[in-house]
Amino acid sequence: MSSNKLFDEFLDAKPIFENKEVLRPSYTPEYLPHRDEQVSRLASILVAALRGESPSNILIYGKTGTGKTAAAKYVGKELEAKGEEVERACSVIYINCEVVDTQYRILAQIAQHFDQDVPMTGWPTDRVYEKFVEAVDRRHQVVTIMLDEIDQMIEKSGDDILYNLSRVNGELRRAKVSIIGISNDLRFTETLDPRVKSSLGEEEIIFPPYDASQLRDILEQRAGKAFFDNSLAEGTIPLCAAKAAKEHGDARRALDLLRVAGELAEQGDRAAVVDEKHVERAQNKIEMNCVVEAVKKLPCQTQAVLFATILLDESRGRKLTTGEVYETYRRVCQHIDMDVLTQRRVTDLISELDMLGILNVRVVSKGRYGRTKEISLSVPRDEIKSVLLDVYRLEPLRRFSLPKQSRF
DNA sequence: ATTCCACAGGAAGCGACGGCCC
DNA sequence: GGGCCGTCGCTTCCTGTGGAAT
Repeated sequence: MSSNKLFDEFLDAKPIFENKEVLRPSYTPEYLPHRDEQVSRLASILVAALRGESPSNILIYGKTGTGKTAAAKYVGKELEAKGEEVERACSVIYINCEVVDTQYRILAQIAQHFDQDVPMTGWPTDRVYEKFVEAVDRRHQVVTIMLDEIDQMIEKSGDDILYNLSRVNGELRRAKVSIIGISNDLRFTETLDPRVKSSLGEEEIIFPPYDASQLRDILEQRAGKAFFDNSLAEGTIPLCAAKAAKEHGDARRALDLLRVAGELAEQGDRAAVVDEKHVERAQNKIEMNCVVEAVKKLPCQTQAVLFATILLDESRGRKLTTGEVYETYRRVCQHIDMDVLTQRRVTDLISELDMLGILNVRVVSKGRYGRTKEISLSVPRDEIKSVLLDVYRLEPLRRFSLPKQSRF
């Protein structure tokens, strides 16, 4: 094929996406459908900042994809803008605690926001704290600190940072600080110091999951900007919404589905419209990605068990038993020079794979022939096999095959 | 009705490891 | 820094069991 033809083919295809970024989780829309209540609640609390008072601290709860971060960022942006308008300095600092996950780094981040020079590492924490206080207190202002994924950080580094932040107002002469904590986990305050808990949770806002029709509205709103006119089939958005509603009303999932469906249509099929078939395929693709990630992260022994199951599945073509899997697992381990665990342990590993949805396991009785687990794969065999073969420890298994006598 | 297979899965305990407290 | 505790991954030992075969 000549090279000019090669490109022509793709160039001619009518693009579907006008602006794909709109469908990404990082995008903050200027209106959040079905979040008016939460947004105005936030605004009613934060308005204190515009009067130069410090707003109550807020805790925001909700599962992934319920619009917590988007709502908080949106209100934060509006607050800063309004502050400028009425000449009250309001700063909003957004920190994702999954990335910035220690007391030191959070304080350093805030200090840097106010142009203080703090190295990313090296200083004692109390010196960073002083810099932070100095930076914030340099002028009359209300500083709102948003700590996203706060539950993750508490798990890793404790609640000292929250304690320090919540009492910093006592040291400030000009400025005032308020905190917004955003959490996926409804019960994370249980582990907090009671003092921190009461000061942080002065106000609590809950973001419930979206239902299918709300998800539809969200998708409609974004799709208008993301896609060119008439590039979505009628059933596409409702299907994405319905699928995501089943998964705890996760808007991020709904947007992912729509985006991936669009990509499949545009690149794979070079179709003019995104239809329901693309959504189905998008769902498979997304799920497949999750499974691949899960398999890669499995402990080595569990991967070996899974590999043994795959090999047997290839050669038997029927449901397997614990004994068969264990025997094969032993051979696999010997081939890659790995410790062989006991059968007792391996049955537990098999059960774990079942719980992860990678295997299908049922306990059945074969009468005279004993009681065993009936094991089958619930993921695509060949894809997962090649994923496993890319794992360093399992690499030598590329040249491994079952001994003949066990083929029967 | 009894036997007996091929395991399931509970109990206890062991060693390694990390966090914490004095 | 050393003693203590909880947790994790694992082994050892064990009792229990559904139902085809007898």
